Amino acid sequence: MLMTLSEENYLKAIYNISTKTGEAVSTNLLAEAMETKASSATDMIKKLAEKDFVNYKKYQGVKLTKEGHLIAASIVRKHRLWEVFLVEKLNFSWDEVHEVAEQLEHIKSDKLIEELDALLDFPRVDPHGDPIPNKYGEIQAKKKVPLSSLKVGEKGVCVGVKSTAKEFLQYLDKIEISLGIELEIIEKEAFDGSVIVLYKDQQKNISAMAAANLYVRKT
Amino acid sequence: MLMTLSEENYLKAIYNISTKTGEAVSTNLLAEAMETKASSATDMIKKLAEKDFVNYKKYQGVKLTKEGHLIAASIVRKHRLWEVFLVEKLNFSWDEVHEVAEQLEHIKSDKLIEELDALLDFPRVDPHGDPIPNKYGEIQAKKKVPLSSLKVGEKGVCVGVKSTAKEFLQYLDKIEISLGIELEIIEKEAFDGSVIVLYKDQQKNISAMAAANLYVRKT
DNA sequence: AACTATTTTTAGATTTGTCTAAATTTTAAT
DNA sequence: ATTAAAATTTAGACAAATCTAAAAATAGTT
Repeated sequence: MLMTLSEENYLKAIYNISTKTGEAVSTNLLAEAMETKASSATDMIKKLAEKDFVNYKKYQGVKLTKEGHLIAASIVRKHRLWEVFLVEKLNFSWDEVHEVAEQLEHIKSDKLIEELDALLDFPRVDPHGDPIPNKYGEIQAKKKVPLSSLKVGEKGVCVGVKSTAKEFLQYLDKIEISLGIELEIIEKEAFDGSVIVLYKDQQKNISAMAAANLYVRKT
Repeated sequence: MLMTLSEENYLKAIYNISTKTGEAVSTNLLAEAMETKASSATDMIKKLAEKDFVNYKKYQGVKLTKEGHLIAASIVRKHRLWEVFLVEKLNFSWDEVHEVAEQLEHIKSDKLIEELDALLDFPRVDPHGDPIPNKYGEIQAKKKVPLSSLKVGEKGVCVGVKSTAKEFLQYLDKIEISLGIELEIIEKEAFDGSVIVLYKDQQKNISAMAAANLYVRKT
Protein backbone atom coordinates (compact mmCIF):
# COMPACT_ATOMS: atom_id res chain seq x y z
CA MET A 1 0.00 0.00 0.00
CA LEU A 2 1.60 3.26 -1.16
CA MET A 3 1.31 5.89 1.52
CA THR A 4 2.69 9.38 1.38
CA LEU A 5 4.37 10.95 4.39
CA SER A 6 1.40 13.22 4.82
CA GLU A 7 -1.15 10.43 4.70
CA GLU A 8 0.80 8.51 7.31
CA ASN A 9 0.95 11.50 9.61
CA TYR A 10 -2.76 12.14 9.32
CA LEU A 11 -3.57 8.50 10.05
CA LYS A 12 -1.32 8.57 13.09
CA ALA A 13 -2.96 11.76 14.33
CA ILE A 14 -6.42 10.23 13.93
CA TYR A 15 -5.21 7.15 15.82
CA ASN A 16 -3.77 9.18 18.66
CA ILE A 17 -6.81 11.40 19.05
CA SER A 18 -9.32 8.58 18.86
CA THR A 19 -7.51 6.41 21.41
CA LYS A 20 -7.88 9.32 23.79
CA THR A 21 -11.46 10.33 23.07
CA GLY A 22 -12.92 7.06 21.79
CA GLU A 23 -15.17 8.99 19.40
CA ALA A 24 -15.05 10.05 15.78
CA VAL A 25 -12.33 12.65 15.21
CA SER A 26 -13.56 16.08 14.18
CA THR A 27 -12.00 17.97 11.31
CA ASN A 28 -10.97 20.80 13.59
CA LEU A 29 -9.25 18.58 16.15
CA LEU A 30 -7.41 16.82 13.37
CA ALA A 31 -6.35 20.08 11.74
CA GLU A 32 -5.10 21.34 15.08
CA ALA A 33 -3.09 18.17 15.70
CA MET A 34 -1.55 18.48 12.25
CA GLU A 35 -0.89 22.19 12.72
CA THR A 36 -2.75 23.00 9.55
CA LYS A 37 -6.08 24.44 8.43
CA ALA A 38 -9.44 22.71 8.57
CA SER A 39 -9.76 22.90 4.80
CA SER A 40 -6.52 20.99 4.38
CA ALA A 41 -7.74 18.39 6.84
CA THR A 42 -10.95 17.99 4.85
CA ASP A 43 -8.95 17.47 1.67
CA MET A 44 -6.85 14.75 3.25
CA ILE A 45 -9.83 13.11 4.92
CA LYS A 46 -11.41 12.71 1.50
CA LYS A 47 -8.26 11.12 0.17
CA LEU A 48 -8.04 8.71 3.10
CA ALA A 49 -11.73 7.86 2.75
CA GLU A 50 -11.22 7.21 -0.95
CA LYS A 51 -8.55 4.64 -0.02
CA ASP A 52 -10.77 3.12 2.65
CA PHE A 53 -8.48 3.95 5.53
CA VAL A 54 -11.22 5.94 7.28
CA ASN A 55 -14.99 6.06 7.36
CA TYR A 56 -16.19 9.53 6.63
CA LYS A 57 -19.54 11.20 6.44
CA LYS A 58 -19.62 14.92 5.80
CA TYR A 59 -19.75 17.02 8.96
CA GLN A 60 -19.53 13.84 11.08
CA GLY A 61 -15.79 13.45 11.54
CA VAL A 62 -13.70 10.35 10.77
CA LYS A 63 -13.06 6.94 12.25
CA LEU A 64 -10.31 4.55 11.24
CA THR A 65 -11.32 1.47 9.31
CA LYS A 66 -9.74 -1.86 10.18
CA GLU A 67 -7.04 -1.30 7.60
CA GLY A 68 -6.50 2.32 8.63
CA HIS A 69 -6.14 1.23 12.23
CA LEU A 70 -3.54 -1.36 11.31
CA ILE A 71 -1.48 1.14 9.35
CA ALA A 72 -1.72 3.80 12.04
CA ALA A 73 -0.82 1.32 14.77
CA SER A 74 2.19 0.17 12.79
CA ILE A 75 3.42 3.75 12.56
CA VAL A 76 2.91 4.25 16.28
CA ARG A 77 4.67 0.94 16.87
CA LYS A 78 7.65 2.11 14.87
CA HIS A 79 7.68 5.51 16.57
CA ARG A 80 7.75 3.97 20.04
CA LEU A 81 10.27 1.26 19.22
CA TRP A 82 12.61 3.90 17.82
CA GLU A 83 12.15 5.92 21.00
CA VAL A 84 13.25 2.94 23.05
CA PHE A 85 16.22 2.47 20.75
CA LEU A 86 17.28 6.10 21.08
CA VAL A 87 17.14 5.97 24.86
CA GLU A 88 18.55 2.49 25.39
CA LYS A 89 21.22 2.39 22.73
CA LEU A 90 22.06 5.96 21.78
CA ASN A 91 22.02 7.76 25.14
CA PHE A 92 19.13 10.05 24.34
CA SER A 93 17.07 11.27 27.30
CA TRP A 94 13.36 10.57 27.21
CA ASP A 95 12.52 14.18 26.38
CA GLU A 96 14.87 14.35 23.38
CA VAL A 97 13.50 11.44 21.41
CA HIS A 98 10.23 12.66 19.98
CA GLU A 99 11.46 14.77 17.08
CA VAL A 100 13.81 12.12 15.76
CA ALA A 101 11.26 9.34 16.21
CA GLU A 102 8.82 11.43 14.16
CA GLN A 103 11.19 10.98 11.27
CA LEU A 104 12.23 7.38 11.89
CA GLU A 105 8.64 6.14 12.14
CA HIS A 106 8.23 6.52 8.38
CA ILE A 107 11.06 4.19 7.36
CA LYS A 108 9.64 1.28 5.40
CA SER A 109 11.07 -2.15 6.09
CA ASP A 110 9.41 -5.03 7.86
CA LYS A 111 12.70 -6.72 8.57
CA LEU A 112 14.09 -3.52 10.04
CA ILE A 113 11.35 -3.17 12.60
CA GLU A 114 11.24 -6.83 13.56
CA GLU A 115 15.00 -6.91 14.09
CA LEU A 116 14.88 -3.66 16.02
CA ASP A 117 12.19 -5.14 18.24
CA ALA A 118 14.45 -8.13 18.92
CA LEU A 119 17.54 -5.97 19.53
CA LEU A 120 15.58 -4.09 22.19
CA ASP A 121 14.30 -7.33 23.72
CA PHE A 122 10.65 -6.85 22.74
CA PRO A 123 9.74 -3.86 24.90
CA ARG A 124 6.08 -3.37 25.81
CA VAL A 125 6.24 0.36 26.52
CA ASP A 126 8.20 3.34 25.24
CA PRO A 127 10.33 5.66 27.41
CA HIS A 128 7.26 7.79 28.21
CA GLY A 129 5.37 4.74 29.41
CA ASP A 130 3.11 4.56 26.36
CA PRO A 131 2.35 1.05 25.13
CA ILE A 132 3.92 -0.32 21.95
CA PRO A 133 1.42 -2.04 19.63
CA ASN A 134 2.46 -5.47 18.39
CA LYS A 135 2.79 -6.17 14.69
CA TYR A 136 -0.94 -6.84 14.43
CA GLY A 137 -1.73 -3.43 15.87
CA GLU A 138 -2.83 -4.81 19.23
CA ILE A 139 -1.81 -3.29 22.52
CA GLN A 140 -0.86 -5.71 25.22
CA ALA A 141 0.37 -3.47 28.01
CA LYS A 142 -2.24 -2.25 30.40
CA LYS A 143 -3.25 1.37 30.29
CA LYS A 144 -1.31 3.82 32.37
CA VAL A 145 -3.31 5.48 35.13
CA PRO A 146 -2.57 8.25 37.62
CA LEU A 147 -1.09 6.98 40.88
CA SER A 148 -4.02 8.62 42.64
CA SER A 149 -6.43 6.10 41.10
CA LEU A 150 -4.81 3.10 42.80
CA LYS A 151 -6.47 1.62 45.89
CA VAL A 152 -4.74 0.64 49.12
CA GLY A 153 -2.74 -2.54 48.58
CA GLU A 154 -2.41 -2.14 44.80
CA LYS A 155 1.01 -1.92 43.15
CA GLY A 156 2.19 -0.16 40.01
CA VAL A 157 5.28 0.74 38.05
CA CYS A 158 6.00 4.40 37.36
CA VAL A 159 5.74 4.93 33.62
CA GLY A 160 5.34 8.64 33.07
CA VAL A 161 4.17 12.02 34.19
CA LYS A 162 1.22 14.17 33.25
CA SER A 163 2.77 17.52 34.16
CA THR A 164 6.29 18.14 32.97
CA ALA A 165 6.76 21.28 35.08
CA LYS A 166 10.36 21.62 36.15
CA GLU A 167 9.42 21.91 39.84
CA PHE A 168 7.45 18.69 39.67
CA LEU A 169 10.23 16.74 37.98
CA GLN A 170 12.71 18.06 40.52
CA TYR A 171 10.37 17.08 43.36
CA LEU A 172 10.16 13.55 41.98
CA ASP A 173 13.91 13.50 41.81
CA LYS A 174 14.18 14.59 45.42
CA ILE A 175 11.90 11.87 46.74
CA GLU A 176 13.83 9.42 44.52
CA ILE A 177 11.01 8.48 42.20
CA SER A 178 12.03 7.68 38.65
CA LEU A 179 10.56 5.77 35.73
CA GLY A 180 10.55 2.04 36.26
CA ILE A 181 10.22 2.11 40.05
CA GLU A 182 7.53 -0.09 41.58
CA LEU A 183 5.27 1.42 44.24
CA GLU A 184 2.71 -0.06 46.61
CA ILE A 185 -0.10 1.97 48.12
CA ILE A 186 0.02 1.62 51.91
CA GLU A 187 -2.53 4.19 52.90
CA LYS A 188 -4.65 6.99 51.48
CA GLU A 189 -5.42 10.06 53.55
CA ALA A 190 -9.08 10.84 53.15
CA PHE A 191 -8.88 14.47 54.19
CA ASP A 192 -6.24 15.74 51.75
CA GLY A 193 -6.01 12.92 49.22
CA SER A 194 -2.33 12.30 49.83
CA VAL A 195 -1.04 8.74 49.64
CA ILE A 196 1.57 6.84 51.57
CA VAL A 197 3.52 4.55 49.30
CA LEU A 198 6.15 1.90 49.85
CA TYR A 199 9.18 1.76 47.56
CA LYS A 200 12.85 1.06 47.93
CA ASP A 201 11.93 -0.38 51.34
CA GLN A 202 10.80 3.03 52.55
CA GLN A 203 7.40 4.54 53.15
CA LYS A 204 6.90 8.03 51.79
CA ASN A 205 4.04 10.47 51.62
CA ILE A 206 3.04 11.80 48.21
CA SER A 207 0.67 14.76 47.88
CA ALA A 208 -2.65 14.45 46.06
CA MET A 209 -1.34 16.85 43.42
CA ALA A 210 1.77 14.76 42.80
CA ALA A 211 -0.21 11.50 42.79
CA ALA A 212 -2.53 12.89 40.15
CA ASN A 213 0.38 13.81 37.92
CA LEU A 214 2.35 10.59 38.16
CA TYR A 215 1.34 7.78 35.83
CA VAL A 216 1.71 4.14 36.82
CA ARG A 217 0.85 0.85 35.21
CA LYS A 218 -0.77 -1.61 37.58
CA THR A 219 1.20 -4.76 38.34
CA MET B 1 19.80 24.72 5.79
CA LEU B 2 16.40 23.46 4.62
CA MET B 3 16.80 20.68 2.10
CA THR B 4 14.04 18.69 0.48
CA LEU B 5 14.36 14.96 0.03
CA SER B 6 14.77 15.47 -3.68
CA GLU B 7 17.51 18.06 -3.31
CA GLU B 8 19.41 15.74 -0.99
CA ASN B 9 19.15 12.86 -3.41
CA TYR B 10 20.37 14.95 -6.31
CA LEU B 11 23.34 16.23 -4.30
CA LYS B 12 24.23 12.69 -3.29
CA ALA B 13 24.02 11.52 -6.90
CA ILE B 14 26.30 14.36 -8.02
CA TYR B 15 28.72 13.44 -5.24
CA ASN B 16 28.77 9.77 -6.17
CA ILE B 17 29.21 10.39 -9.88
CA SER B 18 31.90 13.02 -9.47
CA THR B 19 33.97 10.93 -7.05
CA LYS B 20 34.06 8.31 -9.77
CA THR B 21 34.73 10.50 -12.80
CA GLY B 22 36.44 13.49 -11.20
CA GLU B 23 34.84 15.78 -13.77
CA ALA B 24 31.76 17.97 -13.93
CA VAL B 25 28.59 15.88 -13.95
CA SER B 26 26.52 16.07 -17.12
CA THR B 27 22.77 16.57 -17.04
CA ASN B 28 22.17 13.25 -18.75
CA LEU B 29 24.32 11.24 -16.36
CA LEU B 30 22.61 12.88 -13.43
CA ALA B 31 19.15 12.25 -14.86
CA GLU B 32 20.05 8.62 -15.45
CA ALA B 33 21.32 8.21 -11.89
CA MET B 34 18.11 9.75 -10.57
CA GLU B 35 15.99 7.64 -12.91
CA THR B 36 14.31 10.72 -14.28
CA LYS B 37 14.32 12.89 -17.39
CA ALA B 38 17.01 15.34 -18.39
CA SER B 39 14.54 18.21 -18.20
CA SER B 40 13.81 17.39 -14.56
CA ALA B 41 17.52 17.27 -13.83
CA THR B 42 17.97 20.69 -15.40
CA ASP B 43 15.20 22.09 -13.22
CA MET B 44 16.80 20.75 -10.07
CA ILE B 45 20.28 21.83 -11.11
CA LYS B 46 19.00 25.38 -11.37
CA LYS B 47 17.53 25.17 -7.91
CA LEU B 48 20.74 23.79 -6.43
CA ALA B 49 22.79 26.45 -8.22
CA GLU B 50 20.45 29.12 -6.87
CA LYS B 51 21.24 27.88 -3.36
CA ASP B 52 24.98 27.74 -4.11
CA PHE B 53 25.31 24.02 -3.60
CA VAL B 54 26.63 23.56 -7.14
CA ASN B 55 28.43 25.59 -9.76
CA TYR B 56 26.54 25.50 -13.00
CA LYS B 57 27.08 26.92 -16.43
CA LYS B 58 24.56 26.07 -19.10
CA TYR B 59 25.50 23.04 -21.17
CA GLN B 60 28.64 22.54 -19.04
CA GLY B 61 27.35 20.23 -16.30
CA VAL B 62 27.62 20.76 -12.54
CA LYS B 63 30.26 20.59 -9.83
CA LEU B 64 29.63 20.65 -6.08
CA THR B 65 30.60 23.79 -4.23
CA LYS B 66 32.34 23.49 -0.85
CA GLU B 67 28.99 23.63 0.91
CA GLY B 68 27.34 21.23 -1.52
CA HIS B 69 30.18 18.79 -1.01
CA LEU B 70 29.81 18.96 2.77
CA ILE B 71 26.08 18.29 2.59
CA ALA B 72 26.46 15.46 0.09
CA ALA B 73 29.25 13.88 2.11
CA SER B 74 27.15 14.04 5.25
CA ILE B 75 24.36 12.17 3.49
CA VAL B 76 26.79 9.54 2.25
CA ARG B 77 28.22 9.36 5.78
CA LYS B 78 24.77 8.69 7.18
CA HIS B 79 23.96 6.16 4.48
CA ARG B 80 27.11 4.15 5.14
CA LEU B 81 26.88 4.33 8.93
CA TRP B 82 23.32 3.02 8.75
CA GLU B 83 24.51 0.20 6.51
CA VAL B 84 27.05 -0.81 9.13
CA PHE B 85 24.34 -0.64 11.78
CA LEU B 86 21.98 -2.84 9.79
CA VAL B 87 24.64 -5.47 9.24
CA GLU B 88 26.29 -5.37 12.65
CA LYS B 89 23.28 -4.89 14.89
CA LEU B 90 20.22 -6.02 12.96
CA ASN B 91 21.45 -9.11 11.14
CA PHE B 92 21.02 -7.74 7.64
CA SER B 93 23.28 -9.16 4.98
CA TRP B 94 25.40 -6.73 3.02
CA ASP B 95 23.22 -7.02 -0.06
CA GLU B 96 19.99 -6.23 1.80
CA VAL B 97 20.99 -2.91 3.30
CA HIS B 98 20.93 -0.47 0.44
CA GLU B 99 17.20 0.19 0.11
CA VAL B 100 16.69 0.80 3.82
CA ALA B 101 19.81 2.95 4.09
CA GLU B 102 18.44 5.07 1.23
CA GLN B 103 15.62 6.01 3.56
CA LEU B 104 17.58 6.30 6.80
CA GLU B 105 20.18 8.61 5.26
CA HIS B 106 17.68 11.47 5.27
CA ILE B 107 16.96 11.48 9.01
CA LYS B 108 18.01 14.80 10.47
CA SER B 109 19.72 14.77 13.85
CA ASP B 110 23.34 15.48 14.59
CA LYS B 111 23.18 13.71 17.92
CA LEU B 112 21.66 10.65 16.30
CA ILE B 113 24.48 10.21 13.84
CA GLU B 114 27.27 10.92 16.31
CA GLU B 115 25.85 8.44 18.80
CA LEU B 116 25.34 5.88 16.06
CA ASP B 117 28.96 6.33 15.04
CA ALA B 118 30.02 5.67 18.64
CA LEU B 119 27.71 2.66 19.02
CA LEU B 120 29.35 1.13 15.95
CA ASP B 121 32.83 1.94 17.26
CA PHE B 122 33.65 4.56 14.62
CA PRO B 123 33.83 2.37 11.51
CA ARG B 124 35.94 3.62 8.60
CA VAL B 125 34.20 1.61 5.88
CA ASP B 126 30.70 0.31 5.18
CA PRO B 127 29.80 -3.34 4.58
CA HIS B 128 30.63 -3.00 0.87
CA GLY B 129 34.07 -1.65 1.69
CA ASP B 130 33.24 1.92 0.73
CA PRO B 131 34.77 4.58 2.97
CA ILE B 132 32.68 6.53 5.47
CA PRO B 133 33.33 10.30 5.38
CA ASN B 134 33.94 11.90 8.77
CA LYS B 135 31.72 14.69 10.02
CA TYR B 136 33.74 17.25 8.06
CA GLY B 137 33.14 15.37 4.84
CA GLU B 138 36.68 14.05 4.65
CA ILE B 139 37.52 10.49 3.75
CA GLN B 140 40.22 8.89 5.82
CA ALA B 141 40.22 5.30 4.70
CA LYS B 142 42.57 4.49 1.88
CA LYS B 143 41.08 3.72 -1.48
CA LYS B 144 40.10 0.19 -2.21
CA VAL B 145 42.11 -1.45 -4.99
CA PRO B 146 41.87 -4.78 -6.80
CA LEU B 147 43.90 -7.53 -5.14
CA SER B 148 45.73 -7.90 -8.43
CA SER B 149 47.35 -4.49 -7.96
CA LEU B 150 49.20 -5.47 -4.79
CA LYS B 151 52.92 -6.34 -4.99
CA VAL B 152 54.62 -9.31 -3.39
CA GLY B 153 54.90 -8.77 0.35
CA GLU B 154 52.05 -6.28 0.58
CA LYS B 155 49.03 -6.96 2.76
CA GLY B 156 45.40 -5.93 2.45
CA VAL B 157 41.95 -6.47 3.94
CA CYS B 158 39.16 -7.73 1.71
CA VAL B 159 36.57 -5.00 1.47
CA GLY B 160 34.45 -5.77 -1.54
CA VAL B 161 34.00 -7.27 -4.96
CA LYS B 162 33.82 -5.80 -8.42
CA SER B 163 31.80 -8.58 -10.02
CA THR B 164 28.81 -9.83 -8.09
CA ALA B 165 28.26 -12.85 -10.33
CA LYS B 166 26.86 -15.74 -8.35
CA GLU B 167 29.61 -18.10 -9.50
CA PHE B 168 32.28 -15.69 -8.33
CA LEU B 169 30.73 -15.20 -4.91
CA GLN B 170 30.35 -18.94 -4.51
CA TYR B 171 33.99 -19.43 -5.54
CA LEU B 172 35.09 -16.93 -2.88
CA ASP B 173 33.00 -18.82 -0.39
CA LYS B 174 34.64 -22.09 -1.34
CA ILE B 175 38.16 -20.79 -0.88
CA GLU B 176 36.98 -19.24 2.39
CA ILE B 177 37.48 -15.62 1.47
CA SER B 178 35.05 -13.21 3.07
CA LEU B 179 34.94 -9.51 3.78
CA GLY B 180 37.29 -8.48 6.56
CA ILE B 181 39.90 -11.14 5.96
CA GLU B 182 43.53 -10.02 5.75
CA LEU B 183 45.65 -11.37 2.93
CA GLU B 184 49.38 -11.19 2.18
CA ILE B 185 50.78 -11.58 -1.30
CA ILE B 186 53.38 -14.35 -1.29
CA GLU B 187 54.06 -14.70 -4.96
CA LYS B 188 52.76 -13.57 -8.33
CA GLU B 189 52.89 -15.86 -11.33
CA ALA B 190 54.17 -13.87 -14.27
CA PHE B 191 52.80 -16.15 -16.96
CA ASP B 192 49.09 -16.21 -15.98
CA GLY B 193 48.81 -13.36 -13.51
CA SER B 194 47.56 -15.58 -10.70
CA VAL B 195 48.67 -14.79 -7.16
CA ILE B 196 49.56 -16.93 -4.19
CA VAL B 197 48.25 -15.40 -1.00
CA LEU B 198 48.59 -16.21 2.67
CA TYR B 199 45.54 -16.08 4.92
CA LYS B 200 44.19 -18.08 7.82
CA ASP B 201 47.71 -19.61 8.02
CA GLN B 202 47.26 -21.18 4.61
CA GLN B 203 48.68 -20.40 1.21
CA LYS B 204 46.21 -20.43 -1.64
CA ASN B 205 46.31 -19.68 -5.32
CA ILE B 206 43.92 -17.10 -6.71
CA SER B 207 43.40 -16.70 -10.45
CA ALA B 208 44.12 -13.43 -12.22
CA MET B 209 40.43 -13.07 -12.97
CA ALA B 210 39.46 -13.47 -9.34
CA ALA B 211 42.26 -11.17 -8.15
CA ALA B 212 41.03 -8.47 -10.49
CA ASN B 213 37.51 -8.70 -9.10
CA LEU B 214 38.35 -8.73 -5.41
CA TYR B 215 38.85 -5.35 -3.75
CA VAL B 216 41.25 -4.91 -0.85
CA ARG B 217 42.40 -1.99 1.23
CA LYS B 218 46.15 -1.96 1.83
CA THR B 219 47.27 -2.37 5.43
C1' DA C 1 33.27 24.11 -42.73
C1' DA C 2 28.83 22.05 -42.98
C1' DC C 3 25.69 18.95 -41.48
C1' DT C 4 23.84 15.53 -38.48
C1' DA C 5 23.21 13.42 -34.13
C1' DT C 6 23.30 14.08 -29.41
C1' DT C 7 22.77 16.69 -25.40
C1' DT C 8 20.66 20.21 -22.94
C1' DT C 9 17.36 23.70 -22.05
C1' DT C 10 12.82 25.89 -22.33
C1' DA C 11 7.83 26.17 -22.27
C1' DG C 12 3.73 24.56 -20.78
C1' DA C 13 0.99 20.92 -18.37
C1' DT C 14 0.16 17.77 -14.24
C1' DT C 15 -0.08 16.11 -9.40
C1' DT C 16 0.19 16.68 -4.39
C1' DG C 17 -0.55 19.10 -0.42
C1' DT C 18 -1.33 23.31 1.05
C1' DC C 19 -3.65 27.98 1.52
C1' DT C 20 -7.54 31.92 1.66
C1' DA C 21 -12.02 33.27 1.27
C1' DA C 22 -16.62 32.26 0.67
C1' DA C 23 -20.52 29.16 1.17
C1' DT C 24 -22.85 25.66 3.71
C1' DT C 25 -24.17 22.82 7.61
C1' DT C 26 -24.52 21.93 12.39
C1' DT C 27 -24.89 23.37 17.16
C1' DA C 28 -26.47 26.05 20.81
C1' DA C 29 -29.15 29.65 22.83
C1' DT C 30 -32.85 32.34 23.37
C1' DA D 1 -38.58 27.74 16.14
C1' DT D 2 -35.33 31.31 14.94
C1' DT D 3 -31.15 32.90 14.80
C1' DA D 4 -26.29 33.65 15.89
C1' DA D 5 -22.01 31.27 16.41
C1' DA D 6 -19.06 27.65 15.38
C1' DA D 7 -17.58 23.98 12.55
C1' DT D 8 -17.03 22.16 8.11
C1' DT D 9 -16.83 22.03 3.21
C1' DT D 10 -16.14 24.02 -1.39
C1' DA D 11 -13.89 26.71 -4.90
C1' DG D 12 -10.05 28.59 -6.71
C1' DA D 13 -5.01 29.62 -6.29
C1' DC D 14 -0.14 28.39 -5.39
C1' DA D 15 4.58 26.06 -4.90
C1' DA D 16 7.34 21.83 -5.62
C1' DA D 17 8.75 18.27 -8.50
C1' DT D 18 7.85 16.03 -12.22
C1' DC D 19 6.58 15.13 -17.31
C1' DT D 20 6.21 15.80 -22.73
C1' DA D 21 7.30 18.14 -26.73
C1' DA D 22 9.76 21.51 -28.99
C1' DA D 23 13.73 24.62 -29.40
C1' DA D 24 18.59 25.61 -28.85
C1' DA D 25 23.39 24.48 -28.23
C1' DT D 26 27.22 21.36 -28.59
C1' DA D 27 29.96 17.58 -30.49
C1' DG D 28 31.37 14.52 -34.03
C1' DT D 29 32.21 13.24 -38.80
C1' DT D 30 33.22 13.69 -43.13
